[in-house]
Amino acid sequence: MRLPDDSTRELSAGSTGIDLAQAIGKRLAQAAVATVINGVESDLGVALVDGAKVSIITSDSDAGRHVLRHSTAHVLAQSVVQLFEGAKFSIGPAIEDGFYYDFELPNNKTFSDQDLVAIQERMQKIVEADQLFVRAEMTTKEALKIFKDQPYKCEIIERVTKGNGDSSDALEAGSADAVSVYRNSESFVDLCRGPHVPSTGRLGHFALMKVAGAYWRGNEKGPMLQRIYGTAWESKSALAEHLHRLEEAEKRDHRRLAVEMDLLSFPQELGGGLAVWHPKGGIIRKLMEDYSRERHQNGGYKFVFTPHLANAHLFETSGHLQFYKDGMYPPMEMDNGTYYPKPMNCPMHCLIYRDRQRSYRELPLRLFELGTVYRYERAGTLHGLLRIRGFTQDDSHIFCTEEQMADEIASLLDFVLSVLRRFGFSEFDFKLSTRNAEKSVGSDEIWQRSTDALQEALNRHGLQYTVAPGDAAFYGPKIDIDVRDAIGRKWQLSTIQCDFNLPERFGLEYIATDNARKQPIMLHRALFGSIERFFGVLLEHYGGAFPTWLAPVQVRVLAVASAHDEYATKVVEQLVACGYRVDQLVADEQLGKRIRASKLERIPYVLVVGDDDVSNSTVGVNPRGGDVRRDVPLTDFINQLSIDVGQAKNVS
RNA sequence: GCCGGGGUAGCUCAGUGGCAGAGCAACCGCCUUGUAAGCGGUAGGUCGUGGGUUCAAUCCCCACCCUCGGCUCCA
Repeated sequence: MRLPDDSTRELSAGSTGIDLAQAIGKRLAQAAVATVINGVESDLGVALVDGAKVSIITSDSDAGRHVLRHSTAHVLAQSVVQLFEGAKFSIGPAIEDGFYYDFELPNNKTFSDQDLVAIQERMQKIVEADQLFVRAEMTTKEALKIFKDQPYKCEIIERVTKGNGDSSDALEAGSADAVSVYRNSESFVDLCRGPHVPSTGRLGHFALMKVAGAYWRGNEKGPMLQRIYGTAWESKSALAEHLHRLEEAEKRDHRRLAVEMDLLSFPQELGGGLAVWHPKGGIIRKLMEDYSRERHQNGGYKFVFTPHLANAHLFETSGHLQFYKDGMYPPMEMDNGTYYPKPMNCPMHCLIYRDRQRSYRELPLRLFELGTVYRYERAGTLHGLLRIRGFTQDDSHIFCTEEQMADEIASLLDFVLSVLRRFGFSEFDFKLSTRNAEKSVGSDEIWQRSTDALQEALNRHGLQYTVAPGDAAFYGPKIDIDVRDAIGRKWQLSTIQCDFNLPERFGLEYIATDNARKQPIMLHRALFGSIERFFGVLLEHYGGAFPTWLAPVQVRVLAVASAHDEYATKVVEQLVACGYRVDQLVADEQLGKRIRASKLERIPYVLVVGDDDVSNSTVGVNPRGGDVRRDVPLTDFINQLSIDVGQAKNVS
């Protein structure tokens, strides 16, 4: 056998992966869950071929956890089939952090939370029973016989063997040549490609998380199945850590923090997906907008403003009524026509462009607007600030010549990254979405040229990116930028899109150097995406502890006792005069209690002033996440504050 | 839109077919505090909205609104 480090090892004929692992070491054998033989993932019990390149998959690797999770999904299915007479099981893959399995219960029954408890207990029993995972390969006919009571399995088998299988089917069944199944007991067998752990005793560090409805094969028109989600790990501690991470993530849920910190709310009277901003959230939003405006001012953008409503004709011209009517708020019938709330700003920016003849000398023309739009997101999809019906885009449309496109995109990338960094993001993922031939307009050449321009811009910056074939908008290719937040989650924020559809539809032109009329390219781009969404992501990123430059209250001054309140007020006044957001809690309660309250508000600096400070013009500085310093001259503190705010660094 | 949970005081939540509850917050006193919860008191509710069943509904039923977890969707 050849091992991953290119060393070789002799084993007797017929040896398996587990034999190899044992030969290498006891601990490896304990951690082994599967093998890779000549690049193919296989069960540990599979006999190795002479001269094969073999590696062992251990349970603490991504591939190993994937095997654990997939195997645990089988245990879940067996448990459900045992507990619910007549249950049909469909698919049960491993997913990030866990697995799920989809079921159909007789008489449209559904699982309750109590059911989950019972199912989980039964699963533990199956684990204790240490059932073997026994692989068998068979013909379609045999498989159809085994699963004759399982219509979803039969559907998968038929699709795979007819060569119509997709990637999720392949995971379940294998290939057209041979259908594989794994048997755990007399009564339970599941269709599966594998590999699996040798026996259920290797599992056990799992938890069922939730039950949800899910469409069979993701088809909205198809039957709805009952999906059970679970998480599974290689050890008790890994499971505990995962559950702890979930708790931590929940603590920074922006919807919860928005309430706790009195930033904004979603009054029921307003209707779903519509928010009102409270003073504290409003300050932060204003700072974000001020910063955005300043950067656009310096970046050669022209500021424009457009109304929230438009005559239906506009959206007929733009094509939105044709393609996205369902996503628009319903029309208002007026005496002089039909009006819609705008779902996008671009058509209006096109009108500004078209208002008069344009020369190549004006291009690139960069129009910028913090434009509020309304989209009728389906009721079930709303999610706090992250999916909302009324929101404001930091929207810009850049009209340029084809020749300018590549440079413009390259400088846009710089602009985007520099703005995102200012808000504390440092890790980015780039995605290039290319044409979907069935759902797109425009010539091959223009698609090619604009895709090249995007690609060139990414390459020029030396950025790694993934290509998402067919993910482009119908009107042109795009680059989407995901950021990673403080706890490693990915959020899609910024987007840069090429558009040659709207210029066509609106008949946009410019007079070129040769006096010919030409059509400009339009670039759509948003850095925040939507202010609301970006704010929500920021809130989760910082866990509410906004950097000082964004914090609603930057400094709070506390007097040790009432006698010092007057001095505290003077300190407040001095800081306010320097332009900082400062307040004071008078000494009518215990100092400790006031400090605690201020800490819970995540105020960057709490200043405590007492006798010594009154006499020496000093303050005690209690910074968020840092150590208390006594007797700091007020002037020194102001210096420190100005550095902190100027550098936008987070004091946490 | 679909499947399943939920909506009770400002917040977090308990509870019952028969007078509506706690903690925190708020307000009022006392305490005058040196770095994360001092003590006492007061007030606060159409139990999401509308209909139905019942002698009686916050509780049971129906519809709608809002919300949460998913699915689908996301110009």
